[in-house]
Amino acid sequence: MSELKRELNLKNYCPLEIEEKWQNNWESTKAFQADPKKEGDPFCIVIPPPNVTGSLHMGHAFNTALIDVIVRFNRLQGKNVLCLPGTDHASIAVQTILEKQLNQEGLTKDDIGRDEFLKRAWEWKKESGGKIISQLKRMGYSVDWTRERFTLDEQLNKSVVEAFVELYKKNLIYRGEYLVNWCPASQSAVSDLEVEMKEVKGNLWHFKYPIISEERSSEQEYLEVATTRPETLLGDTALAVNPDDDRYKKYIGKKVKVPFISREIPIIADMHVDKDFGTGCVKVTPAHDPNDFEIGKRNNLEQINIMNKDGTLNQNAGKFENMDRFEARKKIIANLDQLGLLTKVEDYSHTVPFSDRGKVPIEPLLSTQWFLKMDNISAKCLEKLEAEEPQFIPLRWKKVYKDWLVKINDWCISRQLWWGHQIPAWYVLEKHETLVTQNTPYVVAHDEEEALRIANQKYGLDITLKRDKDVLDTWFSSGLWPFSTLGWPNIMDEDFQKWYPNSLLVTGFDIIFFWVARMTIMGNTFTNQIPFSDVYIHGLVRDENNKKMSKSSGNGIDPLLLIDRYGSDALRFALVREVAGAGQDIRLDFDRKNKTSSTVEGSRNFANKIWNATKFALININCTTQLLNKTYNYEDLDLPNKWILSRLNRVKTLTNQLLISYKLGEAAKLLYEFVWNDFCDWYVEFLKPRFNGLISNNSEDSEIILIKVLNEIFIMMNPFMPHLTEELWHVLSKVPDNQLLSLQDWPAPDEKSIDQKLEKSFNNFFEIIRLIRNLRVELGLKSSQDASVYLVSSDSNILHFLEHLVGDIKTLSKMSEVHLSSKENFDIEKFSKSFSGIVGDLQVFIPFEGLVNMENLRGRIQKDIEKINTEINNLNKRMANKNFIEKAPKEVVEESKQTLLEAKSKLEINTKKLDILS
RNA sequence: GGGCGAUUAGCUCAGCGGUAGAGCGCCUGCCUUACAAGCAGGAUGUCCCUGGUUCGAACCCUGGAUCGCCCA
Repeated sequence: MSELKRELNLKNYCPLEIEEKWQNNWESTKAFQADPKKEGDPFCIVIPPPNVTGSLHMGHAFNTALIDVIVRFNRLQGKNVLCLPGTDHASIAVQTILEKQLNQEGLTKDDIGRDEFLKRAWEWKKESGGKIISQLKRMGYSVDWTRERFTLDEQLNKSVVEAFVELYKKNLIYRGEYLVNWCPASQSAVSDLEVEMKEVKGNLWHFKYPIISEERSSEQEYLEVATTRPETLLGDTALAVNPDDDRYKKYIGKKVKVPFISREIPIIADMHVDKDFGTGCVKVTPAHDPNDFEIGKRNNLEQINIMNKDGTLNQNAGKFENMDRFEARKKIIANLDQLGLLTKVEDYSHTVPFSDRGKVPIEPLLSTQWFLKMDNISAKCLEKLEAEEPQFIPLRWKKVYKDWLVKINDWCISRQLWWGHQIPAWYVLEKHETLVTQNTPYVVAHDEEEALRIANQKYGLDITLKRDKDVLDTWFSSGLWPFSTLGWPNIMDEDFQKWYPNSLLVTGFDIIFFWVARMTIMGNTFTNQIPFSDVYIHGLVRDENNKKMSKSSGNGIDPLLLIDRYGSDALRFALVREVAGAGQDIRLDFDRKNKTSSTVEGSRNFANKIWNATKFALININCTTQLLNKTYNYEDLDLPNKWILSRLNRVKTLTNQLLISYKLGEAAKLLYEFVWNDFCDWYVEFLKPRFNGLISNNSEDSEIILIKVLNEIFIMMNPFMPHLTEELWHVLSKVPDNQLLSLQDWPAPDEKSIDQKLEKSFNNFFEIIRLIRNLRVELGLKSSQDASVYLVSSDSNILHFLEHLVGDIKTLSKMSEVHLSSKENFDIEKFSKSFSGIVGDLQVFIPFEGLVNMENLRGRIQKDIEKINTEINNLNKRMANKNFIEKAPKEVVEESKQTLLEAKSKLEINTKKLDILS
């Protein structure tokens, strides 16, 4: 009783209190701990591990909400569910953060050394990772915290090493000197995917190279080129022209002199030079441009590197040595001008590669890196895709995934960083050697011991080993996530046996290349299986101005801010409800000044609605588990009870179908409508007069139905609003805290109680109620004013149906008297002074005797008549169309006919109204 | 240059062959013992344009416009 009182005294729904309570309960009881030995079909999702770079943003909240709805739904369906959480070490991002911190202390990473640096990194991980985990917990995420993983955990590290060694053994990993995307800010190579092309307003500089002539006397000739990066001229090793270009044919084979460094370089012919771009003559810098690199290879050109790793020029740059690349550019232009070699400067918009992380222009740089050969292993994924492995939802993202697999390049997997998985390769040096060069032999092994054994066998005992300093691209370990987290490479691990392949991956479209494709490639290579059967792709969360939320533009919305204000259930429901199912972006409404969101507020109001509906039950009936378990005889139920059961079971069936096919937003909207409109607006209103004795019925039946329907609402809503429903389930039926709604069974829909005809009759009934309320308003009747209504129909079925609901008509439409009459018994003459309307085959009359504002009324009716007239015109046209009558389906023709008849009656009634009023 | 998506009420978006919908906002009236975080009622649309298919198009097909994203 005391608990009941507490609930009654609570005026409003206070989410924070109950959310904390249940989060603690779920965690302390390990409610969502998975057990491979448990019964039920396996269902497994590994969550996309957030980077330990600070805190969660709205995108994570969105992803979390979607995953948790699916996971909780499957758990309620009796599946053996594992939802595995974790975080990602995010090599380059975290290292950038730490180096910034060091900078502020006036230190560099080399000052403190690798060990100390890693110590700091782990401290950072502990702090940021902890924060992220606590944020995920506040979302009510039903993951198995006992299986939480981090990509640098010992077990995952083992997976990474095994994967690397295996790939190496299969000859899929190679090391070599190639042109890579160099990020001077982080001083590391990055992969093609981490490069963002940006349109930049720059210049096209034209300048000329003096041609070296054998004949002393002749006039000096020049060749002119146009370039956006003039500083690279210092690394030029040729000029190239198209072999078919008549302007330049005569120069092929001659030489020019590179300004400032006086190197003599040949003029060569190459098919790939575009005659029409710029001057038709290009400078070739094989060590600093991907196209030139290819030309260089075709023509056996020297590769001269002019740049240091930090973006300054090196000793090959002559007098420009140690100058920053952009500073050097300015100087070189000025100098060329002085020498009279600069011929033209054009404004020019072009795309420049930028480093995603470093936010500076990428420098193509020749360096020794590790690569993963992709063509073969991606081709195998393409084969699987033919059989819809994996299945993409929505389907259109399949194309994006496929395109990437088709035109894939080898993947540069080494990073010149410290934070990450150090590459398991050891260079073999002679005892006195210390320097590793491009040609130093190496061995790849699981550990140093094994490496030494291999090296000794191959190179003798008189050697030392030096481990490669570099770490692997973070996405290398992310690619293993679906199985490294389940114990791989130990394929006998119970988790791996039970839950691999995973059932589903849920992620944003922006990382299909980065992550999804790499997981399928890795998974297929190591387990010969695509790591998940379904991939559900969702969009991004955009801000109130339709801008993508990001840290750099500072328009992110902190999910915790909204959770504190509206509750986690409200935020979850708001995010899920916005999803269209097409993987579209969602826009989250947010008022930055007041820190409010009407979208989330609407969901909070919905939660409050459910809260209050439950309160209604608690006040009116003695809710107990016994009551919940009581049975009823369906045939004895009165119409509203039969109706709500029909609606409930229909909604349950639909919700099931929608959730199985990943239509989460549709399911959320359906439940919202059912709970608010059907249950609260109508069913609860039907119950009120039954509970307070105005309408007599077997009220225990109503009590049983009420508590059962509420319970099923809790279960259906549980995946969306887990805290609220968990709380109300316990409060309503006095369930002890050691049982959990989240672990109950989703009851199968009772198909027998779905009654289409009954639902149709009720829809008609609601129309009648609305019409009466409407007429009351039209007549200006106060709610306390007594009035009578006459319902007239020629259809005895309708009259018979309404007979059962006369009491309800009175209470719902506030009429003091309700009279039913067949059309033939109704003397319409006596009702000339009444307002009337029509619903289907039923006419409604309210005789008015009180005050009525005639003027307003006449205007309004006039307007109605116009509207009806156009409707009748349209329908008449249609009915006069021979083609329509002949070709359209019968029921459509019949329906139109019916509509026309109704419209005509409406017209008649309204015309009559005008008569009455004049 | 190639591909994808969007364009429907003031705003955010559903609907995807059979008489235009929801939430928020707006207007009117209500603190009616579940709920003012609410109840009842109301107003509002060349469904981007253009042809075509069809008895019938917001929906399917042609062509185009505008905005956004991805790839080169």
